[in-house]
Amino acid sequence: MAKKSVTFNDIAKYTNFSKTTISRYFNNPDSLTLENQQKIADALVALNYQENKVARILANGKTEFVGIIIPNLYFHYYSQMLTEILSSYETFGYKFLVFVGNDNENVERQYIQELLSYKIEGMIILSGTISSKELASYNIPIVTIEREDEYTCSVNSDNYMGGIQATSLLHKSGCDVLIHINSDLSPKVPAYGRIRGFLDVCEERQIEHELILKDLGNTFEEQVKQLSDILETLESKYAGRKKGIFISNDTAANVMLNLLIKKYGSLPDDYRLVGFDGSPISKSAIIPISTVGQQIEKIADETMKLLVMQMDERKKRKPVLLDAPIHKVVTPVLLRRETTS
Amino acid sequence: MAKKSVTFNDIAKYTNFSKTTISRYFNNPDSLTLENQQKIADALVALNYQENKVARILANGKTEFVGIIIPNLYFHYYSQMLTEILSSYETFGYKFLVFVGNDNENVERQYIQELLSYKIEGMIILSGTISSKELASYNIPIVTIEREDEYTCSVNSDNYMGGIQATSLLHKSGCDVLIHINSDLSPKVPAYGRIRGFLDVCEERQIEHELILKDLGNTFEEQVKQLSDILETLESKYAGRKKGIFISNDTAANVMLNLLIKKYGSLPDDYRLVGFDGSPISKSAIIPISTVGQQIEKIADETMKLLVMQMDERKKRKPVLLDAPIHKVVTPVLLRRETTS
DNA sequence: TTGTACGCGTTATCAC
DNA sequence: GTGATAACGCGTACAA
Repeated sequence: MAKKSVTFNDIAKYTNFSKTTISRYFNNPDSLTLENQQKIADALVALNYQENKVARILANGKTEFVGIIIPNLYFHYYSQMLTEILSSYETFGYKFLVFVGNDNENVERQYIQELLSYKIEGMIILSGTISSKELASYNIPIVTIEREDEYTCSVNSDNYMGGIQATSLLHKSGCDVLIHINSDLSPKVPAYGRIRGFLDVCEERQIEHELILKDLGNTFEEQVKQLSDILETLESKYAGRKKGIFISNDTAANVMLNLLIKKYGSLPDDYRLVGFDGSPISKSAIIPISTVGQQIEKIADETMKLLVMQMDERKKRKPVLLDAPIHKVVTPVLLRRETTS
Repeated sequence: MAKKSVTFNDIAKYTNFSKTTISRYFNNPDSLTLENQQKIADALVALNYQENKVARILANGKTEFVGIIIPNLYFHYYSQMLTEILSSYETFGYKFLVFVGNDNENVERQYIQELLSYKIEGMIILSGTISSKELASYNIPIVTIEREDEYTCSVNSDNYMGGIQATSLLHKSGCDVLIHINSDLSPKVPAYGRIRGFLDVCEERQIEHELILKDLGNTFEEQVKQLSDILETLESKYAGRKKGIFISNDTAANVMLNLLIKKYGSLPDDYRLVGFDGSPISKSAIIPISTVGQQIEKIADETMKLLVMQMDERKKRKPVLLDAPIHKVVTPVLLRRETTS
């Protein structure tokens, strides 16, 4: 606290107005004469006044803070989503307090407490460790993205549609056997829809298929190991067949692609590949990878709209709270590239 | 403002203590008897008390807020840096207000005003649009990372050393002509050191070399176009020679690698390649790319230490401000991989 | 060990 | 169109 800052009081003394008038200059300038507006404006520069929104918060209760808990920024999906959310400042004016959760439930719980203590007006949760039931119990506006969302408002990609698109594309590319590689997801998370989409298409069109549900690990090396093993199995099991592989994310799809190219020098004719997400890696891979592109900008936008709606409602004299959570769905976009042509 | 929240006053009434005692329970619990501590603790749960740090800020002036302005999160370098900075919450307890600048000077200036109005205790600036002179004039603790830093404290990679490492590696790999591709940087930005390092090694060892300073563009497609052109030129200009290419970032290095592989089926023996950054792409490329790895965790750590030091100083009764900015340098780590072997 | 009284910098309410 | 005064919730001398 080096030098104390200039306050409304100082400006009031300097201009011979009252604090009230100074406040009005900021919040309702039209109620002052143009002449007096100018006087105050001059005083502001003369004294080098610096707003203090903290004091304003205490006085009117509106922090314009939104808390974000995101699992990591390592995946392009998350960093891009965070970018889009932060950019909404231009539209809505909310400031963001960001925490990286690293999938630790108790740590994230502590983050939420910290956020609440700063009187955030709402929260955006991308991490999946804390149940939506518990989240809802905090009793503040919340939107979750792409995670279990039974008790919270949410915005998700239409994963089921994405699964259908990817699977259909592989089928249309002339594959006789389709393989879907994914983590062993709970049916409660939206991404499970990708598995359902895959299965529904295969069963409806009576396509031979295999579902490989397995955690590929968190490091590049683990992924290489796991996918090598899987590839080896597929090679012997489906020798001579045209194999269509639908992998649940582009990073893993790229690893698989590189394994194939290292082995055969190029993508063999009896392999077709589709990823998921639409990350930059899918485009910059040695052969551009077909993928299901998530509309991150749109998801972020819907998220903010849904959150702002709830936050606005709370500011009314008689807030009408939602009787049931709203779930929005954003359709992904199939990106056909060279691994399916 | 649905239901007003529980305050020290409510707890005081409930427990028959004064507000002061409740305050002390939080800030200096040892000054209460264990018995009374328990009484208050019980009241806290009974009333479901929720801290209000905003009020505390107004009373004691310490926000524990740090502002961050980062150009984007598209580059892995930035998102990783942000992750590491945010993670320092565990160590230092500072909360972060994050803005994405998108290289727009006036927008970033507006962000800074907003940050100041929330009484942030310090700022971390990764974007380079606003001069360090102007930043310094805000008169609050600042650390800049990897940008022009004449008037601000900063933490940077040892770019010069990185340039030397990359260039030497190419030379040791038996290349007769070395090429460095970079943007047309100002000598004031730390990254210019890479160019100096390249030139110094080449000149000292009398290696034939060429410097290509050119903006590669912001999209993948532009990069492909620019690098194709460059490659074509190099092909004819240095036909038959062993070319060592040092590219200023891994993303571009990966594009160049893919161009070469598409043309020749593999990395030709008369090409060697080194990138910069140590991004995931350098590892997951079709052929793992040698690169100069930036120690992002260490840079983030040094940044926070440097910032906390300044912020702590300001809290003293008689703060001694720095007479000159402190610049810290973190040595990068050469990662030898397959594009130089 | 505990309490009283006031300050932090705004906004809200009610007067004029 | 403008002003006086009381909140807002907590910290902190100073006093007891």
